[in-house]
Amino acid sequence: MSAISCTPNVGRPRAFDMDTALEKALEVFWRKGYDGTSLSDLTEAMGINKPSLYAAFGNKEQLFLKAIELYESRPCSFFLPALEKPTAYQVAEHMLYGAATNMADQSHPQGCVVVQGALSCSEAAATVKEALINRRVEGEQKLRDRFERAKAEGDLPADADAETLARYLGTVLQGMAIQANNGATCDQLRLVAQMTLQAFPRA
Amino acid sequence: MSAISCTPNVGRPRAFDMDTALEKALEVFWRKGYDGTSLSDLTEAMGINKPSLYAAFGNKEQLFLKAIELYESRPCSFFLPALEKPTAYQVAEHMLYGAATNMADQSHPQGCVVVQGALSCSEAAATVKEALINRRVEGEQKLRDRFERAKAEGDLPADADAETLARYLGTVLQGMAIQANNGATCDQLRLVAQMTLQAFPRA
DNA sequence: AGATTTCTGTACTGTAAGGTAAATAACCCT
DNA sequence: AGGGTTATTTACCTTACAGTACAGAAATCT
Repeated sequence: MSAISCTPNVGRPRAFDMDTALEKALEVFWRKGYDGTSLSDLTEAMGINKPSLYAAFGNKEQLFLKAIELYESRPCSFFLPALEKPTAYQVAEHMLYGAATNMADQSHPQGCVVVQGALSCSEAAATVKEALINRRVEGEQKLRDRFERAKAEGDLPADADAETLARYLGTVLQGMAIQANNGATCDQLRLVAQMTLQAFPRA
Repeated sequence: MSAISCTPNVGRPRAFDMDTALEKALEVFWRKGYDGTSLSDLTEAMGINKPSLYAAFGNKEQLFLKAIELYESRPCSFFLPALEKPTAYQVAEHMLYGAATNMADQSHPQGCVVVQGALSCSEAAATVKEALINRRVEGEQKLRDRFERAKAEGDLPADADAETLARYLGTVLQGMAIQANNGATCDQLRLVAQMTLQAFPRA
C-alpha cells in the first residue's frame, strides 16, 4: 500500500511524490503537534504550495490523519510485529525493547506521534485528538486480546488479568514516549524496559 | 505564598482575585495545552479583559509559567508529600496511588499539565516546553536522591540502581497521565500502580 | 478637594492563520 | 496538432491571533 490515491493517466503529472511529502508532513506533526504546526510549516517541509497540498491531501486535518496511518504502517514500527511473538512475555519484551530503540532514535523526532500529536489541544483539533485516543486504546485492546490468547495457550497463568497487563504495558510505552521527549537515551529506556518486565508474569 | 505580586495600597484596586484567575488559566492550559489555548480562551475563563491580563501576568508565556507554579504548589499535589514517606517502597506506593487518584479526578482536566501542557509544540512555545521538561527531569532527580538516601538508610538493597528506579517510576507516572487522557478510571490506574510496585524492590 | 496612582473597557494594531479563485503549465489521447 | 484533464503558481480572502494605546474610573495620599 504505497500510493495513497491512484494517480490518473491523464492530465499534468504531479511534480512531487506523495509518499515522501507525507513523510515530511509526519515529521513536522510529530515534532510540533497538530496545533503547533502551521500550513506554512507543512508546505515548507513538503516542498509544495498550499493548493497542491489541499488538492492532494484534503486539508490539514486529513493530512494529519493520513500521516498517522503512514506512521503506523512504517517498516520501523514495532507494535504489530511484537504481537506475533510466541509467548506473552516475549510480546512484552519485544514491544518494550522495540519502543526503547525506536522512541529515542535520533533519526526522527523523539517519542511517539500517536501519544504527543494532539494530547491537550484546541477545539479545532478535537477530531484528531479523538482519533489518536482511539489508536492508543485499540493498541491496548490488541495487547489484551493477545494476552487472553496467551492464557488459553497456557503461557500466562489462568488467573492473570489480561486487561491490566495490557494497560500496564500501554502505560509504560506511553510513558517512554514522554521520557524520549525528556531526552532519555535508548540505553536508559532499555533499563526501564528491563524493570517493567520484572512485574510481568512468565510461564 | 498566596498573592503572586504584592498589591500596592495606592491606585484603583484590582477588580478580580489573581489567585482564582490563575486557577482558571491553569485549567484552560491543562485542557488545551499552550499552543491550543488562545488569549480569548484565557480572558473568557478568567473573567477579565486582555489589558488586565497583561498588566497582572505579563504575557501568555509568563502566565503559563505562573500557572505551572501554582499547579505544583496546590494542596492536592501528591508528588512532594510522597517523598516524605519513611521508606523507598512507601514513597513509590504513595506516589503511584496518589497519581492514580489525582490524574483521573473528574473535578479538573485529566492527566498532568506538566506532561501535556507543551509536549510537541510550535517554536513559539519552545520556552515553556523546556520549562516543563526541566520540571519532569527535576522530579525524577528528587526521586533518585530519595532512593539514594533509602540505600544509605538500608530500606533499599545496596546494589539497587536508584537512577533507573526513579526513571521507571517517572515513566509510569507520565504514562498514567496519558492513560487518564485516554479515559482510564481511577480504579484502572490503581491496578496499574499495583503492577508497577511488583517490580519495585522491598526492604 | 485635588493630585496621584493604578486598574478597566473599548477600540485598535500588525501579523499569521487556514483555505481558495483563477490563470497558466504540463501531460495523455485521438 | 489540438482538446481534455490535472497540477502548479500567484494572488487573494476571511478570520483569528498576540499584544497595545488611550481614555475614563476607582481607589489612596496630601
